[in-house]
Amino acid sequence: MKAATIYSLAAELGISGSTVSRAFSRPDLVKDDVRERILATAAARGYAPNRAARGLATGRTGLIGLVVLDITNPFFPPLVRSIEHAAAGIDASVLLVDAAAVGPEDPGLVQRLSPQVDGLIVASSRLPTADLKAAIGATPAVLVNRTAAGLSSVVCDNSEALRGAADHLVELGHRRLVLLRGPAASWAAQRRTAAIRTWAKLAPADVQVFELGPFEAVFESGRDAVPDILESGATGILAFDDFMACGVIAGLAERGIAVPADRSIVGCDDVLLARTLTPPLTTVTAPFEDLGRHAVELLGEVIARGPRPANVKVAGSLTVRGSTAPVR
Amino acid sequence: MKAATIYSLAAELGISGSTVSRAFSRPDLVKDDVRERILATAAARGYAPNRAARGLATGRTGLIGLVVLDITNPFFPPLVRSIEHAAAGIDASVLLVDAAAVGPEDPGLVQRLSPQVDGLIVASSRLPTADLKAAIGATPAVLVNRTAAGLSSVVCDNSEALRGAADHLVELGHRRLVLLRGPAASWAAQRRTAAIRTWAKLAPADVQVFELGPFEAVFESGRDAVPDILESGATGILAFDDFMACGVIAGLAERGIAVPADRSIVGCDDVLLARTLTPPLTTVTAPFEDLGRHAVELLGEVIARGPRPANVKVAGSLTVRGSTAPVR
DNA sequence: CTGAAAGCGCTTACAG
DNA sequence: CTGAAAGCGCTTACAG
Repeated sequence: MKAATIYSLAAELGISGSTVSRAFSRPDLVKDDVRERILATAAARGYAPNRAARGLATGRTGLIGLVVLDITNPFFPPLVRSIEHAAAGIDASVLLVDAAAVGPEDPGLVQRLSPQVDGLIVASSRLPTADLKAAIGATPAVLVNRTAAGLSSVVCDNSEALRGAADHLVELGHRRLVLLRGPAASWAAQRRTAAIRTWAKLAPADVQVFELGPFEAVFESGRDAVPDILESGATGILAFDDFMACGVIAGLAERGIAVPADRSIVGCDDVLLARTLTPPLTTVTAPFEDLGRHAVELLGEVIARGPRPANVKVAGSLTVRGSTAPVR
Repeated sequence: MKAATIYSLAAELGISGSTVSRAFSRPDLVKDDVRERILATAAARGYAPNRAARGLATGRTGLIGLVVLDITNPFFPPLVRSIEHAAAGIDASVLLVDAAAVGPEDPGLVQRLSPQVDGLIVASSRLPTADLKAAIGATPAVLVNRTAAGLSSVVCDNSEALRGAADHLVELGHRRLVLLRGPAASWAAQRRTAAIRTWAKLAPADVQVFELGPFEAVFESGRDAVPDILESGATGILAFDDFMACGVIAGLAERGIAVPADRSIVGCDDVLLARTLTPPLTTVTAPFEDLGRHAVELLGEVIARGPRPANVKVAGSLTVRGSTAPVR
């Protein structure tokens, strides 16, 4: 049995294909009882409008391309979920592209994706701005977790929470802090470093802040940094993200140094890992739900009204758990 | 400037649209020098075939629908990556659906997805078989991590590795083992339980195996199971997955009980978590790459040749790390 | 190897 | 509120 079309339904109901089409695309334009009959027999025949045909006629695909830096980094799955959730709200589906799977810095990726989608959400790209903009071209797009002049973006501003984290360590009696910096090409890493530097300038005179890095945002970076951390004499550690914090805890444990008894550490992002760690990690919680929701909203505006770059900022918040304690 | 089409290119080159079309869809049918001229000006004009139009003409979307149980469960991201990688190899893109985001057991989800894609990969579904088959209907599909009569599937057989894990514990001197069972509706959980039961029947006479559960496959299940684990007197613990193992370690730590000094534990799947844990987890490593590759391969066959249910099985392997040690 | 033409299944101005 | 018709941009039998 062939699949139903607007015409097979129209013939069955003795009406025109136009009307059947309208019952789905502009239901308000169809008389109530007609619309109901159409919908009823459509349901009976298992009919749904053919997406390709609709796409060809309207120039819309109903697809949002979502490019994430590395899907295996636990930061992204909650973001993917919230974007998908928001996309469903505007009747769009998500075409996921894991950039790391194709080569982390491949601009061709975005170019291949563009013609298939109505718009693009690009999360945590580390491409140089010029390359990124060239790759996106005229496709409606919004950036997540990074900005670029002329493009809409939604970012998580952790500056205040991060300064709160530093204050928290100082209140616990820590006087020597060390910051483990994230990847040089990461927008978030730059911001986080800047936030801590700003804080350091206004910190109590007896507080010292060291810096280590930049590091790749992986577990191993944290573990490998442990000798330098120990040498710095710092007792309070601010890691670029939860992953690195986790590595530091592991590296300290290997040397018989306990967290939070001997060292305090705070992460950033609050990925699943942070809660399942022993001890659970004090960290800066990212509002994944808001990030995703705003990204889709913004993208909807860019698609509908063209590129009027908007920049929305949501804020992370400090979540104190078990990896920080009074210095002893 | 309007986007280029086969006709705009054809006009520019003084040839027919058919030939331009063939240069992309059936390049072997076009004379070499003509094809090269077409491809060259296409590149110059930034032309790529319109997917919707192609889809309408061919009945193919070039899209694979991938339904995962819960994208925030670290089991899935590596699977998503490998599927995406394999899909790229057959020039398909991946439409990701996070089932948990819409309601874990929503059969309507698959139905809405079906018309948009050429085929479906459904990972770790917990729908009753009848519902699952009804939801999939006539859409080409392959199941991952579960089987169902009449449907193609690729599963990871951990039976042997799990028995190896039990042997490993026994060799370390453990005589009382406890199995933390996974969710009742999970195919994988049923298989893992069966594997251990089989092993238990042939185990040395002085070895005892207890069972706890079924549990949800989350961190909290593991932690909450700790009192019962302690009461069982078991020193060797086999957790349904890494997540639960991680919870057990946390729960034991809260009570001052150390792993692996006081208890040995083995997980299953070898998600990222397993490696970043302190101590790193002894676990059964899942071959994510193979799972994804076979899933896409099988799906390609179902799409091309119709449903001839095939069942491929890949095997997990025991990876011994720091969470198991001689009983003391 | 190439071209003219029909057809894929919708949407949407236009006319009524 | 409804219908007839054109058009979206491809693919592909068919004819040459």
